[in-house]
Amino acid sequence: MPVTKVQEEALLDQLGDVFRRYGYEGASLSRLSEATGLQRASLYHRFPGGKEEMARAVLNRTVGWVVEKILQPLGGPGTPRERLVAMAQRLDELYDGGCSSCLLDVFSLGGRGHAFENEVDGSLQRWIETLAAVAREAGVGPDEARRRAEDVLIRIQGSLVVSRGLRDTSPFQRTMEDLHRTLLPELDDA
Amino acid sequence: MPVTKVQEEALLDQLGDVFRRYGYEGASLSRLSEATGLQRASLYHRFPGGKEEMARAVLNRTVGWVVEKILQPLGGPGTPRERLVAMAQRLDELYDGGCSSCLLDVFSLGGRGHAFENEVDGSLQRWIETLAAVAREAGVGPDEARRRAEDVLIRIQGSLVVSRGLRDTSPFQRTMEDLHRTLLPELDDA
DNA sequence: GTCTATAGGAAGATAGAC
DNA sequence: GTCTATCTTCCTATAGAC
Repeated sequence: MPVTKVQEEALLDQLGDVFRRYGYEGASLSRLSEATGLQRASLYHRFPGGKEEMARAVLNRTVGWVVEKILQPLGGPGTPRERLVAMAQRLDELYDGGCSSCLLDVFSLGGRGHAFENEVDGSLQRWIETLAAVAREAGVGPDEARRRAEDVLIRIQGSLVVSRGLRDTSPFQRTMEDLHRTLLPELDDA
Repeated sequence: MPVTKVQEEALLDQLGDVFRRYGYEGASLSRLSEATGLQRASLYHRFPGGKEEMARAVLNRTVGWVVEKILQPLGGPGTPRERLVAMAQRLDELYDGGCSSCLLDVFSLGGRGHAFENEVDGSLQRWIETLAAVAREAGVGPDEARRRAEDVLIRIQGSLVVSRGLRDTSPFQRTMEDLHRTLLPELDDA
């Protein structure tokens, strides 16, 4: 019986859970095998490139999800504020309410020359650029828009790290609630 | 010849570089050995508890540095703004201008039950509480002071992650430059 | 206190039966 | 497509000479 698309996506989700939780180095074949219910050899059948190919598949899938569910809507209909609030809701899904680490964070370890340098860099750049475009659309100058967009990513990543360290998701939750004010404080509802 | 204090501290610095760069799981004995110039067996002579004891020694040393150079000065003389600017300067040292990851970040991977949970949590809590005390001293209410203190840690951690991912330290640099505005925007020099 | 040598096991990866 | 069995490499850790 051929592997359905649903099964394939469930598999990537299970692999992703392990990478997010333990990082790339900590995600051993044993853990990946246990999480998926597949033996090592079965994983190699699906991913001949081994662990790195699994990680890359997980990363591609996640980046695709972000583009579709977050970046494209940011350039879509609705007021800038509405689109930012929608982004925060999607981020809450993506990071499981703050319980899950960001792949861009855990895959950026390993120093210069690590396997995912370009993918991480590119994804962050695209995300920042998309946010900056929203700010510019709302009348913010280009340099300031870029700074604020970086600030949004800084707060997302930082709130995940702090929530993980404190074992308390409230810093993430709070950060999501006023993410829109980080990019566009002038549209405040004060 | 006995090991001098200077040599001991240099050793911890070299070990710390590896842990910060590769994370706990990625910091293999081979890498630790290479970075220190000591053979595996020599490292075990100094740290009978193996890798975990090395990591713990590095973490304790770093936390000690932070307490002495950052947290104590935050409760010391000078205006709140001066003390926050001094903190930012020390952070620039600690994180090598944004090139170095935070141990509290890399040691918080591994999911619930990892080896450094309590140390990471405790260090973050103490840091946040110390910052909140500065905000309260400047007249900020206790709940708001706590929120802003968490925001400071969020920005520190987030700017390190984003700088690492983008391979560009400017997000960290910019964040350090107006860290004081995150805690005390009312003292702004606008 | 540092070294060489090595034990013992877990890591990533492959072969081949079903 | 999944499995058991196996290979090789690397890992953590230890023994014992100097």
